[in-house]
Amino acid sequence: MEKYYITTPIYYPSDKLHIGHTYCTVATDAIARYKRLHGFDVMFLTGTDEHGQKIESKANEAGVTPQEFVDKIVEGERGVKDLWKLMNISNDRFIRTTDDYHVASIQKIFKKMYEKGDIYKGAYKGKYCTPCESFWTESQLKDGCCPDCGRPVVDAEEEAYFFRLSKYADRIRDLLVNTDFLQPRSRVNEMVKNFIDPGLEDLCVSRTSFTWGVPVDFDPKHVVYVWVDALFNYVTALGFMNDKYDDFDKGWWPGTNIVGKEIVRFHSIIWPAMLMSMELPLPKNVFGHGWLLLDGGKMSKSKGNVVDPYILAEKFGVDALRFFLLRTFPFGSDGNFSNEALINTINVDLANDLGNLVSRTTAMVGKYFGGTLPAGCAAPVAPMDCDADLKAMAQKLRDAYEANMETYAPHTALAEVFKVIQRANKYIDETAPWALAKDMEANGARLAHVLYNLLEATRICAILLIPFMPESMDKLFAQIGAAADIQTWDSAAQWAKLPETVTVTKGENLFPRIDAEKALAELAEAEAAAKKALLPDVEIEPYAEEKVDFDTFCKSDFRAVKVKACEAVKKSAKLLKFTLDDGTGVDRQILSGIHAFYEPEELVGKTLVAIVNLPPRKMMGQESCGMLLSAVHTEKGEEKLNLIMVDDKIPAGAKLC
RNA sequence: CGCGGAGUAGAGCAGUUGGUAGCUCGUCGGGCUCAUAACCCGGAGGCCGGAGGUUCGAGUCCUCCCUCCGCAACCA
Repeated sequence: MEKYYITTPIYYPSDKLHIGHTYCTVATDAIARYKRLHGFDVMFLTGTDEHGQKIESKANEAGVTPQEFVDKIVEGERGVKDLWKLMNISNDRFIRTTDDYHVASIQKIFKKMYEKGDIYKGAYKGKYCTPCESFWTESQLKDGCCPDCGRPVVDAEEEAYFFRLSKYADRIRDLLVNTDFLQPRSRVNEMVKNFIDPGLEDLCVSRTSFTWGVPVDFDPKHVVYVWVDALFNYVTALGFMNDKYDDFDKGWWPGTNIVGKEIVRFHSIIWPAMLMSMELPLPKNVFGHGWLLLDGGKMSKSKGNVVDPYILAEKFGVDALRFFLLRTFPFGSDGNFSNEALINTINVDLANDLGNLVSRTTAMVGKYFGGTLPAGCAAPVAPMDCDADLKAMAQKLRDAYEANMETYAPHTALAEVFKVIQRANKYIDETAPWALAKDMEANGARLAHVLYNLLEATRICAILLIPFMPESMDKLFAQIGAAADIQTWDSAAQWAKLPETVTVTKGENLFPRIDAEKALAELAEAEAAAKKALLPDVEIEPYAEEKVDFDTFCKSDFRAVKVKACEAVKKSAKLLKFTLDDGTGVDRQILSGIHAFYEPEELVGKTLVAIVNLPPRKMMGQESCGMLLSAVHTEKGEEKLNLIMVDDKIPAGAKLC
């Protein structure tokens, strides 16, 4: 069997993954599943890129070690691995750049390039901001000052290792311009004009400013630049320069790297250059896909418009989400994501066209033939043009689909499939089975043939949809009675594979229609809740800038008071009326707007603190003489309040000072 | 003049090597009733961002301009 190796990028687990990562992984998964269906021996790799300064500082902020930090995001609940499991991703392997074998391999690779002379020790010259302890390049500066803090920078240099990228510039140019290494073709111009034409400079491949990375084993104060560490995952995961696996030697490399457009530069210039240095074969292809945009702009944490794949998958189903992502957006270009588009695609393609086709076909086989078609139904009976048309379209479908899948155009491949599904729906109209059914004696054979054709067209489409919606297609095959041996790639180009006396089962709706208005409202709610979860756990009021003098402070008369009685004020949602013992022998009445936080009965007998020399004030027609003190803060964006309750052994009227 | 992408019916998008402008949704009208109020047919709706140019002929090639987005820091 021919080997086929395909990878996603390894994702950077500095945060939870979002719909964009899901898009990339789902697309790669569909291609991997397509190749398996097609008879290839497939190896599908994904993973996480866990080193680097950003993760180190994020971990510091969270008060955990970098390893603990990434462990939680990768292995933890609703983490990276959970997400891929939910999305039904069929990866054979998952690499983490913190895996021991990978780290050891990177050290060997780095050393080998060093010994060869392609990595050399030099000085990194740049602008240094002393307070921020950060290096910046000339172009990063803002008005000649540090872009972070705005303070002046100084010339500085730092010992660092460099990779002789310049040495490979000509070969890289040739690779990009004269081969189809980088796809889609439109990305080539961008790379050549932006990076190769201005001249490739040697690349700084070590850092000393932080420690969370692969140490350079022969010079341990340096860590390997994360991109060197990250890019070689594609071969270390096969066992290159390690003993964990031996698939590299078994011929799994080279493979295909699917990447996002923002990292095309690293994959089309630095990656092949380093492979050239290591004298390894280059990837067969690097494909740079587009981004999902929101409202025409990119999604980002800072804009707060990140779409959570968990919410969508749980609400609409994993297969529906997978399908939507690949059906709607041309893989090579950017696409506008919206919940409306998602619901629309589900309703139109999956519910109305495909789901309904299966539903009406199986229903008719059940209604007119008790669920089992009669022998002989595969042979033409009273043929019409539309019979041949449907059959021809279905038989040609696999080739058109294949051509598009091979050129990374899943959206077009799916469009081809849906043309046939629409043709089948039209076929029902043209043949009018319900009319045939009125005279079974005369037309029963024709009717059986029509329904058989429908099942066949459906079967062929379903095979080609397996890579996109594996679970749903299993259910579909069960409903139309297609066994495993006629769910194959070969059988997708062959008509009349379904047994004539097939028994169908009208099961659950494969793709229920979605009430768009209701779903959108619920989504908005879920997204609001998710946003809320991101809010800080506890927020406190900012501290007052202004000073208060001691005399002013002393004018406030704070006293311990005991609650003799407490009741809600009629017609008021918030107010509680307190009857208090303030030690004077005369009851004091105070109103306080805290009913949202306390029920009156739980406060009776408590010892509280009140300021008693505020001027009396009327609320809801009742007089309030003073104010009870509370501590307030904000939790998850919600205001919280706690009355100050003090030790009950403090007598009523005791002054606080 | 840093680089790239995009500007095509109300919305979202296709338009390969230049030859009478298409798809989905929406909208209007009709048909059907097997089916998930689904399906099928038809109509309306676009001086293809603007201006020039090449050509017998340009959405498609060339030049200039306008608008939007992205990249130039480790955001798929």
